[in-house]
Amino acid sequence: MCQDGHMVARTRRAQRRTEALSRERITEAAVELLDASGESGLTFRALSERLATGPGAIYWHVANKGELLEAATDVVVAAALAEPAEAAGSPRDEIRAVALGLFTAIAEHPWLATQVSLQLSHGPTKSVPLRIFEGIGRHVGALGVPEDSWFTVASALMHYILGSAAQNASNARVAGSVVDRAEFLDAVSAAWEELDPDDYPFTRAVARQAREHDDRQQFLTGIDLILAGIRAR
Amino acid sequence: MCQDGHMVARTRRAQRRTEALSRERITEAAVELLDASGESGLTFRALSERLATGPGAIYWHVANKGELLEAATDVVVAAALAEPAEAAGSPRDEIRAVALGLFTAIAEHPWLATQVSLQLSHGPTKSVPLRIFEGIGRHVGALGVPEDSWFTVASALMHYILGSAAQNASNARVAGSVVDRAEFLDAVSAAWEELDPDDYPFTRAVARQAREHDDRQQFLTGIDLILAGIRAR
DNA sequence: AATCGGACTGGAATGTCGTTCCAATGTTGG
DNA sequence: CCAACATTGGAACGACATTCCAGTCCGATT
Repeated sequence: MCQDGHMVARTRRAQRRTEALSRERITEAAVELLDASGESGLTFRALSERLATGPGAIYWHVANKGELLEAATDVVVAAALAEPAEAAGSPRDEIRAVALGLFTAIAEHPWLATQVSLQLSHGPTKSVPLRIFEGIGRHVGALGVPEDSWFTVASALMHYILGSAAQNASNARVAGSVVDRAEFLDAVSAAWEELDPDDYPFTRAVARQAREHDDRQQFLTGIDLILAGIRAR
Repeated sequence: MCQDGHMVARTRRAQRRTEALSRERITEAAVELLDASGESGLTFRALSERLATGPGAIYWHVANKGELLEAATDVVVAAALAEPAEAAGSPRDEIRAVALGLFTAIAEHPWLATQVSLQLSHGPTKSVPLRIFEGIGRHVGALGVPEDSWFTVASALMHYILGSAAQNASNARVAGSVVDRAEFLDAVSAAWEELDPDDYPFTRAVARQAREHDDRQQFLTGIDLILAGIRAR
C-alpha cells in the first residue's frame, strides 16, 4: 500500500472539476449545504466532498468558518434586497418591500435567521447589517422624517424587522407545508393554554389569537404600527 | 487551590465539595464562566474543573450543552425581569421598565444577546421568549389596546426590544468603559463615512448621528415610537 | 446492624469538528 | 526549459461534546 501511492493522484479532476475553485463557488456550495441540511450540515468535510477537494484547498480561499458563514449570509441577503429595486412605489411600500424580502428569504433559508442575528450582534460595520440598514434608511427621508431623526427611525425599523424575522424562522423550520404550519400553531397554542394561570395570564389569554394569526400579515401590521408612530410625531 | 498533593483520589470530597452538585449550582457556575470568558469560555471541561468534578457528573443533571445554555439564559433573564415588579407606574412606564431591564442585563452579560436571539428562533414555547412576552403583554391591556390586537401589539414590542438588544451587545462587548465606548462609536462612524457613496448614501449621511447617539436613549425613543403608533390607531 | 439498590460521581474513551501542515501538483514568466 | 509561485488535497492535531462504566455514597428494608 506504500508503493501504491505513486499514481495516487488519479483522474480526480476529470470528475467534475471543470471550473477552478473560487471564493464564489465555495460560498455557493456552502449555501446549498446549509439549505439542505441546516446549520449543522455545513462542515469543511462535507464541503470538501461536495467540491471534490480537501479542506486545505478551501482554507486557501476562506480564512475560517466564521468568514464562510458570513459570506453565505451576505450573498443570500444581497439577493433578497436586490429584487424590489425596480418597482418604485411610495416610501411606505418600499420599506414594506425590503421587510418582506427579508421575511421570505428567511422562510426559504431557515438558517438565515440565526446568522443575521449573529452578524448584527457582531457589530454595525459588517456588511449584512449595513445592507439592511441602508435598504431601509434610503426611504426614511422620503417619509417626511426630519433629518436628525433618520438614524433613530431607521434603527427602530431595522430592529423590529430583524427581531420578527428571527422569530418566524422557527415557524418556517418546523412548518414545511401549510398543513404542518396549522399543526405547529395548534401545538404552540395548546402549550400556551396549559401554562400556569398565575405566572402567565396574558400569554394564556392570547393563545387563541396565536392559533389563528398570519405571520406575514402580523409582520406588516407591526411595520405599519411603527410607521404610524413616526407620522404621529 | 491548595492541592492535596498526590494523596489518593479518595479524599476528593474533602477538597471543596461541601455542597452537593445540583442543577442550580451548575447553572450558576455556567453563568460565571460565560461572564468571565464569553461564549467560547463555557466548555464542559472548564465547568468540570470549576466544580471540581468530571464531565459525566454534569451530564447527570443536564442533558447537553444546549440545555445548559438555555438554563443559564433563563436564570439571568428571570432575574432581570423580576426587579421592576414592585414599582407600579403607568403601563407605559411598566413596558419601559421591562425593556430597560433586558437592556441592562445584556449590557452586564454580553453573551446574553446571542442566546436570547437563539432561544427566540428555537420556538415560542421556550421559557425565555415566554417570560419576555408575558412581561410585556401584561401591560398592553392597560394601555387601552383592544383585546383582539393584544397579540400583535405585544409581538411587535417584543421583536423590537429583542432586535435592539442583540445589536447593542456589540457595543457592550467592545466598550467596557465610557471612554472605550466613545472610541468604538468613533470607529464605527469613521468606517461608515468611508463607504462607497453610490452604494451606501444613507448610511454615510447618518454616520455623524451614529457617533453622538446614546444607546439607551435611542432604545427608549424606539419604544415610544411604537407606543405612539398604537395610540394613533 | 447489615445489606441492598438506586442516586450520583468522575475519569477514561470515542468520534467529530475546525484548523494546520506539507508534499505534490499545476501554472506562469524568463 | 526551468525556477518561482499559486494552488491543491490528504493526513495529522488538538479541542470539543458526549458516552461509558466502574466505582462511591446514602437511605430504605429486613
